[in-house]
Amino acid sequence: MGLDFEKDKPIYQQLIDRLSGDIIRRVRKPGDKLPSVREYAIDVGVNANTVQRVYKEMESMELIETRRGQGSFITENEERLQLLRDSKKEDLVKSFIANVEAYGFSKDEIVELVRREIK
Amino acid sequence: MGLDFEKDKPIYQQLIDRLSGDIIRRVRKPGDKLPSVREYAIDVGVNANTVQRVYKEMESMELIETRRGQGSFITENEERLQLLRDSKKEDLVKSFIANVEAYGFSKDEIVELVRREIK
Amino acid sequence: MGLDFEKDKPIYQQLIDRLSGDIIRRVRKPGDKLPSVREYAIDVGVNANTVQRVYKEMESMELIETRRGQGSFITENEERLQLLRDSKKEDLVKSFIANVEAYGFSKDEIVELVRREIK
Amino acid sequence: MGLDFEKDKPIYQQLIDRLSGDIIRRVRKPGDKLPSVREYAIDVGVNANTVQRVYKEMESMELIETRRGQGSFITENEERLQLLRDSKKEDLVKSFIANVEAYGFSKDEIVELVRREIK
DNA sequence: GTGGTCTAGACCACT
DNA sequence: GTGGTCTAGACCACG
Repeated sequence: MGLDFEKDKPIYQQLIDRLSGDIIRRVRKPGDKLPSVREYAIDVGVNANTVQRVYKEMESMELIETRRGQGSFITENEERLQLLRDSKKEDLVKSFIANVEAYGFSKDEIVELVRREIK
Repeated sequence: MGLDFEKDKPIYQQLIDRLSGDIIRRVRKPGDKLPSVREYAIDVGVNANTVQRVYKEMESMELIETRRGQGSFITENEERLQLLRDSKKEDLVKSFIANVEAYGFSKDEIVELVRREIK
Repeated sequence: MGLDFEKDKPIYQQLIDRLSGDIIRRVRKPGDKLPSVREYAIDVGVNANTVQRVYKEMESMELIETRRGQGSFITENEERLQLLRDSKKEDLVKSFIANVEAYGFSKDEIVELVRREIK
Repeated sequence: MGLDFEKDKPIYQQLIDRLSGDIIRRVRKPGDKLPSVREYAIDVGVNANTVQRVYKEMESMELIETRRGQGSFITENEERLQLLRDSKKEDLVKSFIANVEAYGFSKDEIVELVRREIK
Protein backbone atom coordinates (compact mmCIF):
# COMPACT_ATOMS: atom_id res chain seq x y z
CA MET A 1 0.00 0.00 0.00
CA GLY A 2 2.78 2.51 0.75
CA LEU A 3 3.14 4.39 3.97
CA ASP A 4 3.92 7.97 4.82
CA PHE A 5 7.15 8.66 6.62
CA GLU A 6 8.38 11.68 8.47
CA LYS A 7 11.16 13.06 6.41
CA ASP A 8 13.45 14.05 9.23
CA LYS A 9 13.88 10.57 10.62
CA PRO A 10 15.41 7.56 8.86
CA ILE A 11 12.82 5.29 7.35
CA TYR A 12 14.38 2.18 8.85
CA GLN A 13 14.14 3.79 12.26
CA GLN A 14 10.50 4.60 11.76
CA LEU A 15 9.84 1.04 10.71
CA ILE A 16 11.55 -0.29 13.81
CA ASP A 17 9.47 2.06 15.92
CA ARG A 18 6.30 0.95 14.23
CA LEU A 19 7.01 -2.74 14.62
CA SER A 20 8.15 -2.27 18.20
CA GLY A 21 4.93 -0.44 18.91
CA ASP A 22 2.93 -3.26 17.37
CA ILE A 23 4.73 -5.73 19.56
CA ILE A 24 4.31 -3.69 22.72
CA ARG A 25 0.68 -3.12 21.98
CA ARG A 26 0.28 -6.84 21.30
CA VAL A 27 -0.97 -6.21 17.79
CA ARG A 28 1.78 -8.62 16.93
CA LYS A 29 2.26 -11.34 19.52
CA PRO A 30 5.23 -13.45 20.60
CA GLY A 31 5.69 -16.27 18.10
CA ASP A 32 3.90 -14.43 15.31
CA LYS A 33 5.47 -14.69 11.91
CA LEU A 34 6.54 -11.42 10.31
CA PRO A 35 6.03 -10.83 6.60
CA SER A 36 8.99 -11.72 4.40
CA VAL A 37 11.44 -8.97 3.66
CA ARG A 38 10.23 -8.56 0.10
CA GLU A 39 6.60 -8.74 1.02
CA TYR A 40 6.93 -6.15 3.73
CA ALA A 41 9.03 -3.93 1.49
CA ILE A 42 6.30 -3.86 -1.13
CA ASP A 43 3.69 -3.44 1.54
CA VAL A 44 5.12 -0.25 2.94
CA GLY A 45 6.64 0.89 -0.30
CA VAL A 46 10.32 1.02 0.50
CA ASN A 47 13.48 -0.55 -0.75
CA ALA A 48 14.04 -4.18 0.29
CA ASN A 49 17.44 -3.25 1.65
CA THR A 50 15.75 -0.98 4.12
CA VAL A 51 13.52 -3.72 5.46
CA GLN A 52 16.51 -6.02 5.55
CA ARG A 53 18.21 -3.58 7.83
CA VAL A 54 15.13 -3.27 10.03
CA TYR A 55 14.94 -7.00 10.59
CA LYS A 56 18.64 -7.28 11.18
CA GLU A 57 18.61 -4.54 13.74
CA MET A 58 15.60 -5.92 15.55
CA GLU A 59 17.29 -9.27 15.62
CA SER A 60 20.32 -7.81 17.29
CA MET A 61 17.97 -6.30 19.84
CA GLU A 62 16.69 -9.84 20.31
CA LEU A 63 13.20 -8.72 19.49
CA ILE A 64 12.77 -11.06 16.60
CA GLU A 65 14.34 -14.34 15.54
CA THR A 66 15.08 -15.38 12.03
CA ARG A 67 14.88 -19.07 11.28
CA ARG A 68 16.60 -20.04 8.12
CA GLY A 69 14.15 -21.02 5.43
CA GLN A 70 11.16 -20.24 7.56
CA GLY A 71 11.15 -16.51 8.05
CA SER A 72 11.25 -14.10 10.94
CA PHE A 73 9.29 -14.45 14.16
CA ILE A 74 8.67 -12.33 17.18
CA THR A 75 10.63 -13.62 20.11
CA GLU A 76 8.78 -15.62 22.71
CA ASN A 77 11.09 -14.35 25.38
CA GLU A 78 8.56 -12.33 27.36
CA GLU A 79 11.18 -10.97 29.67
CA ARG A 80 13.00 -9.45 26.73
CA LEU A 81 9.81 -7.81 25.55
CA GLN A 82 9.11 -6.38 28.97
CA LEU A 83 12.61 -4.99 29.01
CA LEU A 84 12.09 -3.35 25.65
CA ARG A 85 8.90 -1.83 26.84
CA ASP A 86 10.44 -0.44 30.00
CA SER A 87 13.59 0.92 28.47
CA LYS A 88 11.65 2.50 25.65
CA LYS A 89 9.35 4.15 28.09
CA GLU A 90 12.19 5.48 30.14
CA ASP A 91 14.03 6.78 27.11
CA LEU A 92 10.97 8.58 25.92
CA VAL A 93 10.28 10.33 29.18
CA LYS A 94 13.90 11.11 29.93
CA SER A 95 14.54 12.78 26.61
CA PHE A 96 11.28 14.63 26.86
CA ILE A 97 12.20 16.02 30.24
CA ALA A 98 15.66 16.94 29.03
CA ASN A 99 14.18 18.96 26.24
CA VAL A 100 11.69 20.61 28.48
CA GLU A 101 14.42 21.77 30.78
CA ALA A 102 16.72 22.86 28.02
CA TYR A 103 13.99 25.20 26.89
CA GLY A 104 13.23 26.36 30.36
CA PHE A 105 9.58 25.51 30.55
CA SER A 106 8.18 25.25 34.03
CA LYS A 107 7.28 21.81 35.26
CA ASP A 108 3.69 22.61 36.11
CA GLU A 109 3.21 24.10 32.72
CA ILE A 110 4.35 20.88 31.12
CA VAL A 111 2.48 18.41 33.30
CA GLU A 112 -0.59 20.48 32.64
CA LEU A 113 -0.04 20.48 28.90
CA VAL A 114 0.65 16.78 28.71
CA ARG A 115 -2.46 16.00 30.64
CA ARG A 116 -4.61 18.19 28.48
CA GLU A 117 -3.12 16.94 25.25
CA ILE A 118 -3.39 13.31 26.22
CA LYS A 119 -6.95 13.42 27.36
CA MET B 1 35.96 26.78 26.38
CA GLY B 2 34.62 24.02 24.19
CA LEU B 3 31.31 22.31 24.59
CA ASP B 4 30.05 18.78 24.51
CA PHE B 5 27.70 17.81 21.73
CA GLU B 6 25.43 14.83 21.31
CA LYS B 7 26.68 12.94 18.35
CA ASP B 8 23.36 11.91 16.89
CA LYS B 9 22.21 15.43 16.24
CA PRO B 10 23.89 18.06 14.05
CA ILE B 11 26.00 20.51 16.00
CA TYR B 12 24.38 23.51 14.37
CA GLN B 13 20.98 22.20 15.43
CA GLN B 14 22.14 21.79 18.99
CA LEU B 15 23.49 25.31 19.00
CA ILE B 16 20.20 26.65 17.70
CA ASP B 17 18.41 24.76 20.44
CA ARG B 18 20.75 26.05 23.08
CA LEU B 19 20.47 29.65 22.00
CA SER B 20 16.70 29.37 21.59
CA GLY B 21 16.54 27.99 25.09
CA ASP B 22 18.60 30.88 26.39
CA ILE B 23 16.29 33.32 24.71
CA ILE B 24 13.15 31.64 25.97
CA ARG B 25 14.54 31.44 29.47
CA ARG B 26 15.56 35.09 29.23
CA VAL B 27 19.16 34.29 29.89
CA ARG B 28 19.63 36.30 26.73
CA LYS B 29 17.21 39.18 26.42
CA PRO B 30 15.69 41.08 23.52
CA GLY B 31 18.19 43.56 22.17
CA ASP B 32 21.17 41.70 23.59
CA LYS B 33 24.16 41.37 21.33
CA LEU B 34 25.23 37.85 20.53
CA PRO B 35 28.92 37.03 20.43
CA SER B 36 30.48 37.55 17.05
CA VAL B 37 30.54 34.55 14.75
CA ARG B 38 34.22 33.96 15.22
CA GLU B 39 34.16 34.59 18.93
CA TYR B 40 31.33 32.17 19.54
CA ALA B 41 32.98 29.62 17.30
CA ILE B 42 36.08 29.62 19.46
CA ASP B 43 33.94 29.70 22.57
CA VAL B 44 32.10 26.49 21.82
CA GLY B 45 34.93 24.93 19.90
CA VAL B 46 33.50 24.60 16.42
CA ASN B 47 34.23 26.02 13.03
CA ALA B 48 33.12 29.55 12.26
CA ASN B 49 31.06 28.32 9.32
CA THR B 50 28.96 26.27 11.67
CA VAL B 51 28.15 29.28 13.81
CA GLN B 52 27.50 31.30 10.71
CA ARG B 53 24.91 28.77 9.72
CA VAL B 54 23.35 28.88 13.17
CA TYR B 55 22.99 32.63 13.08
CA LYS B 56 21.67 32.61 9.56
CA GLU B 57 19.02 30.06 10.39
CA MET B 58 17.97 31.93 13.51
CA GLU B 59 17.74 35.06 11.47
CA SER B 60 15.39 33.38 9.02
CA MET B 61 13.31 32.33 12.01
CA GLU B 62 13.26 36.03 12.90
CA LEU B 63 14.75 35.26 16.29
CA ILE B 64 17.77 37.44 15.78
CA GLU B 65 18.66 40.37 13.58
CA THR B 66 21.97 40.89 11.95
CA ARG B 67 23.21 44.39 11.38
CA ARG B 68 25.97 44.62 8.89
CA GLY B 69 29.34 45.24 10.38
CA GLN B 70 27.91 45.40 13.84
CA GLY B 71 26.93 41.90 14.79
CA SER B 72 23.80 39.94 15.62
CA PHE B 73 21.16 40.93 18.13
CA ILE B 74 18.19 39.21 19.67
CA THR B 75 15.02 40.53 18.16
CA GLU B 76 13.07 43.02 20.21
CA ASN B 77 9.84 41.76 18.75
CA GLU B 78 8.43 40.24 21.92
CA GLU B 79 5.44 38.87 20.09
CA ARG B 80 7.73 36.85 17.87
CA LEU B 81 9.51 35.45 20.89
CA GLN B 82 6.28 34.48 22.58
CA LEU B 83 5.31 32.72 19.39
CA LEU B 84 8.55 30.82 19.42
CA ARG B 85 8.05 29.80 22.99
CA ASP B 86 4.52 28.60 22.39
CA SER B 87 5.24 26.72 19.22
CA LYS B 88 8.30 25.12 20.74
CA LYS B 89 6.29 23.97 23.70
CA GLU B 90 3.55 22.60 21.54
CA ASP B 91 5.98 20.81 19.27
CA LEU B 92 7.68 19.20 22.21
CA VAL B 93 4.51 17.90 23.76
CA LYS B 94 2.93 16.89 20.48
CA SER B 95 5.87 14.82 19.39
CA PHE B 96 6.16 13.28 22.81
CA ILE B 97 2.55 12.22 22.74
CA ALA B 98 2.89 10.89 19.24
CA ASN B 99 5.74 8.68 20.34
CA VAL B 100 3.92 7.55 23.38
CA GLU B 101 1.00 6.46 21.31
CA ALA B 102 3.08 4.81 18.65
CA TYR B 103 4.53 2.64 21.35
CA GLY B 104 1.16 1.94 22.85
CA PHE B 105 1.77 3.14 26.36
CA SER B 106 -1.32 3.91 28.35
CA LYS B 107 -2.01 7.53 29.05
CA ASP B 108 -2.22 7.23 32.82
CA GLU B 109 1.04 5.39 32.85
CA ILE B 110 2.70 8.28 31.05
CA VAL B 111 1.20 11.13 32.98
CA GLU B 112 2.26 9.33 36.11
CA LEU B 113 5.79 8.83 34.86
CA VAL B 114 6.20 12.38 33.73
CA ARG B 115 5.01 13.68 37.03
CA ARG B 116 7.35 11.47 38.96
CA GLU B 117 10.31 12.22 36.75
CA ILE B 118 9.73 15.93 36.75
CA LYS B 119 9.34 16.32 40.46
CA MET C 1 29.92 23.11 -18.71
CA GLY C 2 30.46 26.03 -16.37
CA LEU C 3 28.26 29.06 -16.15
CA ASP C 4 28.76 32.79 -15.99
CA PHE C 5 27.75 34.57 -12.83
CA GLU C 6 27.20 38.21 -12.09
CA LYS C 7 29.78 39.19 -9.57
CA ASP C 8 27.65 41.53 -7.49
CA LYS C 9 25.22 38.85 -6.42
CA PRO C 10 25.96 35.63 -4.52
CA ILE C 11 26.29 32.60 -6.74
CA TYR C 12 23.87 30.58 -4.67
CA GLN C 13 21.30 33.32 -5.03
CA GLN C 14 21.73 33.36 -8.78
CA LEU C 15 21.33 29.62 -8.89
CA ILE C 16 18.14 29.83 -6.86
CA ASP C 17 16.86 32.46 -9.24
CA ARG C 18 17.77 30.41 -12.24
CA LEU C 19 16.13 27.27 -10.96
CA SER C 20 13.08 29.18 -9.79
CA GLY C 21 12.82 30.67 -13.23
CA ASP C 22 13.05 27.23 -14.80
CA ILE C 23 10.29 26.01 -12.56
CA ILE C 24 8.06 28.99 -13.23
CA ARG C 25 8.64 28.72 -16.94
CA ARG C 26 7.91 25.00 -16.75
CA VAL C 27 11.27 24.13 -18.18
CA ARG C 28 11.43 21.96 -15.10
CA LYS C 29 8.11 20.46 -14.16
CA PRO C 30 6.52 19.30 -10.91
CA GLY C 31 7.88 15.89 -9.99
CA ASP C 32 11.01 16.28 -12.11
CA LYS C 33 14.21 15.11 -10.54
CA LEU C 34 16.89 17.71 -10.17
CA PRO C 35 20.49 16.81 -10.88
CA SER C 36 22.33 15.47 -7.86
CA VAL C 37 24.20 18.00 -5.79
CA ARG C 38 27.56 16.89 -7.05
CA GLU C 39 26.44 16.55 -10.63
CA TYR C 40 24.94 20.01 -10.75
CA ALA C 41 27.99 21.44 -9.03
CA ILE C 42 30.22 20.15 -11.81
CA ASP C 43 27.66 21.20 -14.37
CA VAL C 44 27.67 24.85 -13.41
CA GLY C 45 31.24 24.86 -12.20
CA VAL C 46 30.87 25.63 -8.54
CA ASN C 47 31.60 23.87 -5.31
CA ALA C 48 29.20 21.17 -4.15
CA ASN C 49 28.60 23.03 -0.91
CA THR C 50 27.20 25.92 -2.85
CA VAL C 51 24.68 23.72 -4.63
CA GLN C 52 23.88 22.04 -1.35
CA ARG C 53 22.97 25.40 0.02
CA VAL C 54 20.84 26.20 -3.00
CA TYR C 55 18.85 22.99 -2.64
CA LYS C 56 18.46 23.41 1.08
CA GLU C 57 17.13 26.91 0.69
CA MET C 58 14.73 25.88 -2.03
CA GLU C 59 13.55 23.08 0.17
CA SER C 60 12.79 25.51 2.95
CA MET C 61 10.82 27.52 0.42
CA GLU C 62 8.93 24.31 -0.27
CA LEU C 63 9.85 24.52 -3.91
CA ILE C 64 11.60 21.19 -3.96
CA GLU C 65 11.50 18.06 -1.88
CA THR C 66 14.49 16.01 -0.96
CA ARG C 67 14.08 12.30 -0.50
CA ARG C 68 16.88 10.69 1.37
CA GLY C 69 19.25 8.75 -0.79
CA GLN C 70 17.20 9.45 -3.87
CA GLY C 71 17.73 13.06 -4.70
CA SER C 72 15.73 16.23 -4.96
CA PHE C 73 12.48 16.68 -6.82
CA ILE C 74 10.35 19.63 -7.78
CA THR C 75 7.32 19.80 -5.56
CA GLU C 76 4.07 18.58 -7.05
CA ASN C 77 2.17 21.07 -4.99
CA GLU C 78 0.92 23.20 -7.87
CA GLU C 79 -0.67 25.67 -5.53
CA ARG C 80 2.69 26.34 -3.93
CA LEU C 81 4.23 26.93 -7.31
CA GLN C 82 1.52 29.33 -8.34
CA LEU C 83 2.11 31.17 -5.12
CA LEU C 84 5.78 31.41 -5.90
CA ARG C 85 5.07 32.74 -9.33
CA ASP C 86 2.66 35.37 -8.08
CA SER C 87 4.77 36.56 -5.20
CA LYS C 88 7.86 36.68 -7.38
CA LYS C 89 6.02 38.75 -9.92
CA GLU C 90 4.68 41.09 -7.32
CA ASP C 91 8.07 41.48 -5.68
CA LEU C 92 9.65 42.33 -8.98
CA VAL C 93 7.16 44.97 -9.91
CA LYS C 94 6.91 46.44 -6.42
CA SER C 95 10.63 46.89 -6.03
CA PHE C 96 10.87 48.31 -9.52
CA ILE C 97 8.21 50.88 -8.76
CA ALA C 98 9.83 51.72 -5.44
CA ASN C 99 13.09 52.47 -7.19
CA VAL C 100 11.38 54.46 -9.85
CA GLU C 101 9.75 56.65 -7.27
CA ALA C 102 12.85 57.00 -5.15
CA TYR C 103 14.53 58.49 -8.18
CA GLY C 104 11.59 60.66 -8.97
CA PHE C 105 10.89 59.51 -12.50
CA SER C 106 7.46 60.32 -13.77
CA LYS C 107 5.08 57.44 -14.19
CA ASP C 108 4.29 58.02 -17.83
CA GLU C 109 7.94 58.19 -18.58
CA ILE C 110 8.46 54.78 -17.06
CA VAL C 111 5.47 53.01 -18.54
CA GLU C 112 6.59 54.33 -21.87
CA LEU C 113 10.13 53.12 -21.39
CA VAL C 114 9.11 49.69 -20.24
CA ARG C 115 6.83 49.27 -23.17
CA ARG C 116 9.47 50.28 -25.62
CA GLU C 117 12.16 48.16 -24.03
CA ILE C 118 9.99 45.10 -23.80
CA LYS C 119 8.70 45.17 -27.30
CA MET D 1 16.34 61.46 13.56
CA GLY D 2 17.38 58.04 12.32
CA LEU D 3 16.15 56.41 9.17
CA ASP D 4 15.07 52.93 8.32
CA PHE D 5 17.21 50.98 5.90
CA GLU D 6 16.58 47.86 3.93
CA LYS D 7 18.84 45.29 5.39
CA ASP D 8 19.81 43.55 2.19
CA LYS D 9 21.41 46.58 0.64
CA PRO D 10 24.44 48.49 1.89
CA ILE D 11 23.50 51.59 3.83
CA TYR D 12 25.92 53.76 1.93
CA GLN D 13 24.30 52.63 -1.29
CA GLN D 14 20.87 53.49 0.01
CA LEU D 15 22.09 56.90 1.02
CA ILE D 16 23.55 57.51 -2.42
CA ASP D 17 20.24 56.47 -3.94
CA ARG D 18 18.33 58.74 -1.65
CA LEU D 19 20.50 61.76 -2.35
CA SER D 20 20.54 61.05 -6.07
CA GLY D 21 16.78 60.88 -5.99
CA ASP D 22 16.61 64.19 -4.19
CA ILE D 23 18.84 65.75 -6.81
CA ILE D 24 16.93 64.30 -9.72
CA ARG D 25 13.65 65.36 -8.22
CA ARG D 26 15.13 68.82 -7.62
CA VAL D 27 14.47 68.59 -3.90
CA ARG D 28 18.13 69.48 -3.72
CA LYS D 29 19.23 71.83 -6.46
CA PRO D 30 22.52 72.48 -8.21
CA GLY D 31 24.70 74.60 -5.98
CA ASP D 32 22.89 73.61 -2.80
CA LYS D 33 25.08 72.89 0.18
CA LEU D 34 24.87 69.46 1.64
CA PRO D 35 24.91 68.93 5.39
CA SER D 36 28.32 68.27 6.87
CA VAL D 37 29.41 64.68 7.17
CA ARG D 38 28.90 64.64 10.93
CA GLU D 39 25.64 66.46 10.80
CA TYR D 40 24.20 64.16 8.18
CA ALA D 41 25.50 61.11 10.02
CA ILE D 42 23.65 62.11 13.17
CA ASP D 43 20.64 63.07 11.12
CA VAL D 44 20.16 59.66 9.58
CA GLY D 45 21.65 57.76 12.48
CA VAL D 46 24.62 56.07 10.90
CA ASN D 47 28.34 56.04 11.41
CA ALA D 48 30.20 59.07 10.12
CA ASN D 49 32.50 56.80 8.11
CA THR D 50 29.51 55.68 6.15
CA VAL D 51 28.51 59.20 5.18
CA GLN D 52 32.12 59.96 4.38
CA ARG D 53 32.03 57.15 1.89
CA VAL D 54 28.77 58.36 0.42
CA TYR D 55 30.14 61.81 -0.24
CA LYS D 56 33.38 60.46 -1.60
CA GLU D 57 31.61 58.17 -3.98
CA MET D 58 29.23 60.85 -5.17
CA GLU D 59 32.16 63.10 -5.72
CA SER D 60 33.82 60.54 -7.93
CA MET D 61 30.56 60.38 -9.87
CA GLU D 62 30.95 64.13 -10.20
CA LEU D 63 27.56 64.65 -8.65
CA ILE D 64 28.84 66.77 -5.82
CA GLU D 65 31.90 68.90 -5.22
CA THR D 66 33.73 69.31 -2.00
CA ARG D 67 35.37 72.64 -1.35
CA ARG D 68 37.95 72.56 1.35
CA GLY D 69 36.79 74.34 4.45
CA GLN D 70 33.40 75.09 2.98
CA GLY D 71 31.60 71.82 2.67
CA SER D 72 30.02 69.77 -0.11
CA PHE D 73 27.82 71.18 -2.83
CA ILE D 74 25.71 69.73 -5.57
CA THR D 75 27.41 70.18 -8.89
CA GLU D 76 26.14 72.94 -11.12
CA ASN D 77 27.04 70.93 -14.16
CA GLU D 78 23.55 70.35 -15.46
CA GLU D 79 24.76 68.11 -18.23
CA ARG D 80 26.26 65.77 -15.65
CA LEU D 81 22.99 65.65 -13.79
CA GLN D 82 21.05 64.88 -16.93
CA LEU D 83 23.46 62.08 -17.66
CA LEU D 84 22.96 60.66 -14.21
CA ARG D 85 19.27 60.78 -14.62
CA ASP D 86 19.31 59.05 -17.98
CA SER D 87 21.76 56.34 -17.08
CA LYS D 88 19.94 55.63 -13.84
CA LYS D 89 16.69 55.31 -15.69
CA GLU D 90 18.14 52.99 -18.25
CA ASP D 91 19.79 50.83 -15.60
CA LEU D 92 16.55 50.50 -13.74
CA VAL D 93 14.50 49.47 -16.69
CA LYS D 94 17.15 47.18 -18.14
CA SER D 95 17.62 45.23 -14.96
CA PHE D 96 13.90 45.05 -14.45
CA ILE D 97 13.38 43.59 -17.88
CA ALA D 98 16.22 41.14 -17.37
CA ASN D 99 14.60 39.84 -14.24
CA VAL D 100 11.23 39.62 -15.87
CA GLU D 101 12.63 37.51 -18.64
CA ALA D 102 14.69 35.33 -16.35
CA TYR D 103 11.52 34.41 -14.59
CA GLY D 104 9.63 33.89 -17.78
CA PHE D 105 6.80 36.29 -17.27
CA SER D 106 5.00 37.33 -20.39
CA LYS D 107 5.51 40.87 -21.57
CA ASP D 108 1.84 41.81 -21.63
CA GLU D 109 1.46 40.51 -18.12
CA ILE D 110 4.21 42.79 -16.94
CA VAL D 111 3.25 45.94 -18.79
CA GLU D 112 -0.22 45.45 -17.44
CA LEU D 113 1.02 45.01 -13.89
CA VAL D 114 3.31 47.98 -14.00
CA ARG D 115 0.56 50.19 -15.30
CA ARG D 116 -1.85 49.05 -12.64
CA GLU D 117 0.69 49.33 -9.85
CA ILE D 118 1.87 52.75 -10.91
CA LYS D 119 -1.53 54.28 -11.22
C1' DG E 1 25.22 7.02 -5.42
C1' DT E 2 22.70 10.56 -2.66
C1' DG E 3 22.23 14.18 0.63
C1' DG E 4 24.07 16.21 5.19
C1' DT E 5 27.50 17.99 8.16
C1' DC E 6 31.82 19.82 9.35
C1' DT E 7 36.52 21.79 8.98
C1' DA E 8 40.15 24.91 7.46
C1' DG E 9 41.21 28.58 5.21
C1' DA E 10 40.59 32.32 2.03
C1' DC E 11 38.70 36.68 0.27
C1' DC E 12 35.34 40.40 0.15
C1' DA E 13 32.10 44.14 1.56
C1' DC E 14 30.42 46.92 5.19
C1' DT E 15 30.66 49.95 9.35
C1' DG F 1 36.31 43.83 13.54
C1' DT F 2 31.94 41.98 11.65
C1' DG F 3 29.17 39.15 8.73
C1' DG F 4 28.85 36.76 4.01
C1' DT F 5 30.38 33.79 0.45
C1' DC F 6 33.06 30.30 -1.55
C1' DT F 7 36.32 26.41 -2.11
C1' DA F 8 38.43 21.95 -1.28
C1' DG F 9 38.19 18.07 0.90
C1' DA F 10 36.65 14.82 4.31
C1' DC F 11 33.46 11.66 6.65
C1' DC F 12 28.90 9.81 7.72
C1' DA F 13 24.14 8.02 7.26
C1' DC F 14 20.72 6.49 4.17
C1' DG F 15 18.50 3.62 0.53
